[in-house]
Amino acid sequence: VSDSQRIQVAIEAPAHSSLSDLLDYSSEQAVPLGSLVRVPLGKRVVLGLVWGDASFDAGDDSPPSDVAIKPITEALTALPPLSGSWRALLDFCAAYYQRSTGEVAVSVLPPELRKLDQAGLAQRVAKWLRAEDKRVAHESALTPVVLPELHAEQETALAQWALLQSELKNAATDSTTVLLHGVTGSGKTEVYLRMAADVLQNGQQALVLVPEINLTPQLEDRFEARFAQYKIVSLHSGLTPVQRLKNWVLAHLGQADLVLGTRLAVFASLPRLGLIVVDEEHDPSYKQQDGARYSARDLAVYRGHLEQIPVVLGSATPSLETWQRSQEGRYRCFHLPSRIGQAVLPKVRLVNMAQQPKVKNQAVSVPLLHALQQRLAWGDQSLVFLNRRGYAPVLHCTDCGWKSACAHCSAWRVFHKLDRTLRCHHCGSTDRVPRACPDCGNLDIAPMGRGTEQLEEQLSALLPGARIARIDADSVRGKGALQTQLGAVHAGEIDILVGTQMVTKGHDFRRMSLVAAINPDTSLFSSDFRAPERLFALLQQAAGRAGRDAEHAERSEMWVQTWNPQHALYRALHQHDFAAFAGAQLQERQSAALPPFAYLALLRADARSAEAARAFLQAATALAQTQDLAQTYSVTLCAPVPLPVARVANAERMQLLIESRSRKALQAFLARWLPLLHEVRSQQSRLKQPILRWAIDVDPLAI
DNA sequence: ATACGCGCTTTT
DNA sequence: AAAGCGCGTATC
Repeated sequence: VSDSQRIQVAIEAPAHSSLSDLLDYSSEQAVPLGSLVRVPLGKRVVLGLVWGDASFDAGDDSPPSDVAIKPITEALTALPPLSGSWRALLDFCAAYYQRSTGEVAVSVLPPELRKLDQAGLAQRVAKWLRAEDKRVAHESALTPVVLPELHAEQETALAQWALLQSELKNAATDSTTVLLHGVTGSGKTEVYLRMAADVLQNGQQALVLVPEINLTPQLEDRFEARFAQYKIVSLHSGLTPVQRLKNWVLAHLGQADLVLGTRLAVFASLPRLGLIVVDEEHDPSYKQQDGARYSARDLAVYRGHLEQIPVVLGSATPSLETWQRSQEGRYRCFHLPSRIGQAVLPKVRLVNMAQQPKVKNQAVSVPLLHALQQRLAWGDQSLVFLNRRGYAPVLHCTDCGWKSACAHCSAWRVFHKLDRTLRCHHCGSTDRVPRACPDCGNLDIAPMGRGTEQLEEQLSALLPGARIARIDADSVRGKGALQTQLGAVHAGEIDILVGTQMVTKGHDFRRMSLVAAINPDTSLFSSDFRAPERLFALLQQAAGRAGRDAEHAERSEMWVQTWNPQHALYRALHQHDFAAFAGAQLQERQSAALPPFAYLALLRADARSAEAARAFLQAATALAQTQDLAQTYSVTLCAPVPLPVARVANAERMQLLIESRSRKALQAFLARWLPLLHEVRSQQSRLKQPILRWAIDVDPLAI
C-alpha cells in the first residue's frame, strides 16, 4: 500500500483495440473524478480525463501485473473537473454508439486543450477571464429592450412551458422533452427567446443548437440584441482553435450564460444548465457522419433527462421519430399552427410536367416563367431551387456515347461551365473539360441534364433585365461570400435567387413571394425509406421562405414542377398537412418494421474490391449466426449490399443492415459482436484480403 | 491512435 | 550503405 492515489484515466484510444481506453496511473496528490490530466503514454504525453478510482478495484479492467503503473505527468488544475452528469453523458454516448469512452470524451474537448500544459492553460484561463470582466462591466450599462407582443398561440406555448418548469421544480414529472411544432414564420424563435430569458433569470445556463454554422451569425445577433446583460458564446467548428477553447472554457466555468452552437456543442460543459433548445430538430446535420456517429438531437434529449431540465425540439416538419413520440405522449407538444401577423402560408401550385409542351431543354415550364415575370412586374423576389450544382450532371459524346465517368468512383463527373472543369462531387477529382471526345475525337460533346449554373443561364436568357444571383456551395466558396450574397438579396439588389438546398434553410427573405422547386421528383423514388420524409421537410422549408411578411403573404406561392402531381407527398404539401403526411408515413414504417417502430444499425465496409468488402460482411454475419448472437438477441441481419454509389475514391463500399424491435437487444448484440469483428479483420489481413476500414453506424440516417 | 523496431526494398 | 516503407507490437 503506497500513499499515492491510483486512478483510471480515459485516453483517446479506439474501442476494442488492444489498448483499453481506461489506463491506470498513480498520483501523489488527490485528483477528483473528471479532472483533466496529462499522462505519459509510451513515448508521448497525452491529455486524459480522470474517469475512475483504481485504488481498491482490481477487477478485469485493471492492468496485467507485469506493467508498471506510471505517475501522471500533471493535473490541469487551472480548470475545475468535468461534472458527474457530463461524464454520464459521455459514458452513454460511448456505449450507445459503440466507441470507447476515452475516444469520445477527449475528442469532444476543444482540440487546443491537447496542446497546453498546466502552466500554459493557467495563463490562458487567467487572461480571458480578465478580458471578460471588462466586457461585462461595459455592457451592463445598456438600455432594456422592447419585447415584441406575443400572439395567442405563443402565449399558450409559454403557459405550457411555465407548467413544465414548475412540475420539474417539484419533481412532479420526469418527462423533460417538448416538441415545439410550429410552421415557418410562426414565431418559434421568439418562444425560444422567452424560454431562455426565463432560465437565465433563474441564474441557469441555456444551450441552443442549430443545424448549420451558416445559421449561427443571424441567431447570435438576435440573442445578443435581446440578452445584452448576459454573456453569449458560440461553439462550432468554424471558430479558430483559440476562440473555441476560450468559449468552451467560459461555458465550463459558468461564465457564459448562453451557448449557441452546432452539433458538437451538445457536449459543452455547462455547470448550471437549465434548458436545451434544438432548432430544426429534424435536420440531418445533427447526425455526425464519421468517428462516433452520434445524433446531437438524441443526446440532447438524453442529457435533458439526466439533468432533469427541459429540452425543446423545434420544427415545422418534425422527424418521424420525434413526431411519433409526441403522438404517444412521451414528449409534450406545443403547437404554433399559424404565421405571425396576418401572414398566411404560401399557396402550393403543382405543375404537371406531363401536360406541358416540351420546350427544348428548358428547365422552367411556361406557367412558371409567367409567374416569375409577374413577380418581376410587382417588384417581388423569387427563389428558384434545384438541388444540383454545376452546369450539367454529365457530359456525353453524341457520336460514340462516351460519358464523363470518374476514374475513381462509380459516378459521373459534373460539368462546371464557369471554370471549364469536369468535377467529381464524390472524390473531388477535377480536370479541364476536354475539347473533343477522349474516345473518338468527335468535337460535339454535349451536357446532359441540368444544374444550377445552367438554370441561372437559362433564366438570364428568358428574363432579360432581371437581376439574377446564384447561391450554392460553388458560389459561396471563400470566407464571408455567403453573408455578402445574402446581404445583396436582403438589400433588394436581386430579383431572382437560384440555389441549391443551401438557400432553403432559415433565411428570412422579406420580399419573396415565389419559391419554385424545378425538379424534386428524383428523391420520390429513392431506395432510402427516409427520402419522402426529407423531401417533404425540404419543400416545406423552401415554401417557408415565401411570404414572411404580411404584405407579400397574400400573393405568395410555392411552385413544384413534377411528373407525379397526384403523389400523396405532394397532395399533403398542397394542403400544408404535415400530420396527414406523417400519419401515412408512420403507417408504412410500422408495416415494414422500420424506425421509429424498429431500431437499426449499419455495418459498413470499404475495401479495394467489392469481393473483399462482401467477404468481411459475410464473415461478420457468420459470426453472429454461429455464435448464436443473432438468435439470442433477436436481431435480423440483412444481406450485404453495395451503397448507391458503390465506389468512391477507389474504395468499394458495401453495407449490412441490422434490425431489431428492441433498442436494448440491439445494443447488447452490438456490444458482443463488435469485438469479434476486430478478430475477423486481423484474420483477413493475414489472408491478404484486407478491408480498408469498417465502421458501425447506430441509428443510421441514410441507408 | 501513435510510436517505434524489424526486415525488406529502392535509391544514392 | 543510406533512406524508405509495410507490418507487427506495445502503450497503464
